[in-house]
Amino acid sequence: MKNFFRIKSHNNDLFVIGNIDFNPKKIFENGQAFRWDENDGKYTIVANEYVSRIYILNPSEKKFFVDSKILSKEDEIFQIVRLENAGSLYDYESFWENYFDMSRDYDLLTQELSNIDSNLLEATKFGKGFRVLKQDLFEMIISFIISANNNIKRIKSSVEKICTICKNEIGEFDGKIYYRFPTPSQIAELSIKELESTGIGYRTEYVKNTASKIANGEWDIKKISTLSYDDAHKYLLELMGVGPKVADCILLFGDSRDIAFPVDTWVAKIMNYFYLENESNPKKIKESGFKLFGDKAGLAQQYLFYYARENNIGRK
DNA sequence: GGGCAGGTCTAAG
DNA sequence: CTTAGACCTGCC
Repeated sequence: MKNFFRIKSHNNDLFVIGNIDFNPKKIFENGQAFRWDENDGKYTIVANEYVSRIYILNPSEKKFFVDSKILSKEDEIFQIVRLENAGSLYDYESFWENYFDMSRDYDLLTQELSNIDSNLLEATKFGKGFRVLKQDLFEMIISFIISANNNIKRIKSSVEKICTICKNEIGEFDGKIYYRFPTPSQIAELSIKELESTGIGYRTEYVKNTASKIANGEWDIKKISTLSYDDAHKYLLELMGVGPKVADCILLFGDSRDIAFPVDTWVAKIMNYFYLENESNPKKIKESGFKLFGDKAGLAQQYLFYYARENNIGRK
């Protein structure tokens, strides 16, 4: 088995090393995650009970590690800074390896997508460095309920406010305190007023209702990973605020379902631009996605989404 | 200052 | 089962 890149430690820093298919901008700015912040090319990320700052090393820093023979000269390297109170080093390393989907070879995956047609060749070339993050299922459910008919800036802001209100403190970094995502019962116990103060508007009822159903066991979140894709999708639709598109996002980012094919405005635009003729029915667009991309529909969707949005394909 | 944002809910045919 | 309309809110 080919050795893909891994996370290794040096002093208090972690390094993503190897033959890298890893671009923080493309990973975080495609709308799959909401708990991150960019500053001067450095991305501070919160996931589960961890906080990290990730960025591309500059050439002089790179030289240091080349000299110390950790890397060969051809390797590109990225750095993840390990914050204090981050838990044991082993847990920390393995957590981020899983989060960044390190065990998959994206060079190979994008090659396979490129073989499907020239559109995907172009889209995967454009999105090179993207990876599908593996995130917490409950966090994805709440975050993507909030995402409906919303914009990414406000989604990020609202999610952050919910975390701040619930106060599950992880630790302090650069003068800022970071909180982990709340539990279902914590959100269920928030008052209407508290939830509305996060700016989620009419989605307040959806978030509260869904969190309550999960907290009291009326809806079993553990079942999702045991169900087939179709059944898991159907089961998610029982939650208030979860429609077909949101359910697919939850399955793609929160349960590693590569087949999930979220049809949003951008995917609808680019599917019409590349493959269809004025098809507006999301269900039919999704069926075309399955037909064209098979079990890699979700991955294809991500590259197409990013390509469409960044290039403003099909703008009115 | 009206329109838009990674859609969903509801009511009605 | 498919299809209009309404919909919080904050930034462009």
